[in-house]
Amino acid sequence: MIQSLERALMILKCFEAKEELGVTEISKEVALHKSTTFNLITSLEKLGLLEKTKDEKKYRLGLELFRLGTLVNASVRTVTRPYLEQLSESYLETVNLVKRNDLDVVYLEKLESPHSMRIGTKEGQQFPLYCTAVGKAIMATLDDDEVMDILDKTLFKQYTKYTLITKEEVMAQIQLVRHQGYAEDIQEFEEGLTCVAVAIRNHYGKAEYAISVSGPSTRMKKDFRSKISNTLVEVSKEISRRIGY
Amino acid sequence: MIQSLERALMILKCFEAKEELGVTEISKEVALHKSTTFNLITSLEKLGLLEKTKDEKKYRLGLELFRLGTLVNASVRTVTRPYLEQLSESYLETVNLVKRNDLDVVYLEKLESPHSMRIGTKEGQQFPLYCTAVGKAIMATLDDDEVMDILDKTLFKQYTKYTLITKEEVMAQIQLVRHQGYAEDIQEFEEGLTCVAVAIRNHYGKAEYAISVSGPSTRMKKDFRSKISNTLVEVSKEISRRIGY
DNA sequence: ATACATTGTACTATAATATGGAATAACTAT
DNA sequence: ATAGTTATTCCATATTATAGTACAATGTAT
Repeated sequence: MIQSLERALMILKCFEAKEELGVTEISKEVALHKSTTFNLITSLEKLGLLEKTKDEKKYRLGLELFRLGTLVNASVRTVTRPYLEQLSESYLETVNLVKRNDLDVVYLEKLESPHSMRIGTKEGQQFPLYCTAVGKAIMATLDDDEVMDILDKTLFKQYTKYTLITKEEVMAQIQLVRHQGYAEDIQEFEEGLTCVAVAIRNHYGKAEYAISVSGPSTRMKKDFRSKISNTLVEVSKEISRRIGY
Repeated sequence: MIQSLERALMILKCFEAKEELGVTEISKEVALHKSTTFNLITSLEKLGLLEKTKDEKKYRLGLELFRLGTLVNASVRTVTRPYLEQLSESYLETVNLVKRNDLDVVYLEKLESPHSMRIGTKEGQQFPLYCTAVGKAIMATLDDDEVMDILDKTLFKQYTKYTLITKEEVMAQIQLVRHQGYAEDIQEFEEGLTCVAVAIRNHYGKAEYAISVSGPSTRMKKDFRSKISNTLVEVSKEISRRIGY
């Protein structure tokens, strides 16, 4: 493991918590000598991964990082986009594309509902597999031992009174998802938020990605969810095919 | 300048051209020894900046890069977003937020027109200052010598028959933009594409950002553009204020 | 107005690190 | 079966990043 690279990334990650930081501030945060930190920061700036603020006193994340970020999984996102737009138009709720990241899912693409009642998540944010519809949809495509592996490593947290917080409960849900062909999250992660999801399978049958439709539980009644899940299953097949799996 | 960092970024940039690459392929591209490249790649993978493809044979950009990318200029994008949505609803054309990057502008945020006739640009792409409305809007807020600096370094290219390809022509346009308070690009960059833009000023009066409305020249007639520019000027003031300039 | 912190930045010797050579192992293609 | 790829490991060496010290430029408190 290249030390300076690891340290450089530690520095970049400091900006998750705060948008602008100075040299000393960063050096304390990453527990490195001020001059080492300064050296790393200067290099990061020359490379465009950091930039100085207009007053020259602090640093923030640079455009090069943004540009590289837009290239990540570009083809999957491009292929999926029109289907998400179609789903958004059909159901007028928020639609998402996520990718598994170890024990979590990361939101890759998101089209907000045109309704005023919005959902707070943004692209780049991540949430646990076990308490999201997308997460359960992805896990359902894996082998039982892989799922157990995940759940063994998972730190369960009772987000709402509906959150499943034991391996057994989640495992039972996974079975249901496999049977149904789609997953639901009815207020398991956030009170009043309901979500329907399907996995996008690769040619091993496993899923790295999933798509979902989410909205306030008041609108996401059973028959509406049923319509959505039917469409999602079809769309998932289409996307899987298009991605070349 | 930390060598391994510089080299690591060279490797990441290889993925601008191709989404998936192997070790040897990359080592040739960056002109480094295969084992050095391997070492760098392995570290990048452990850090989540690269990931192995499912078949374990190639590498692609990793989720960590995506996550960091979403944090770049987050506050500006968050503040601007609702205004862009409002503009999109009002005029039903594509709206953009860009940031200056040396001689170019980078698209930070983009809401596609609901019309079927779409514009090909995506977030993260960059285009020259001199032949875009957003670029001219930004330059118009700078001092004359700063603009000359930019134009001296610029390599002009005749994208269309309307493209301005001399410093003098562009300078004259800049004067017009300053007088009008907004900038236009009428098929200067792409045949049939017209764009109206205003700069977002910081508290030095200079602009790092700009917003624009763009659409097919057939729809972007003079009186329509005039309506748009009036709104843009107002919106720009609002955003500048909200950003805290 | 003066002294005291605290900031960012420059320089340098040293030790630790990344480097690239050589060699091997795992695949592909012929 | 064989040759030519590929990815990967190991290791000695020299280069490189490191952290200590020092300083200058701010900002803050007295």
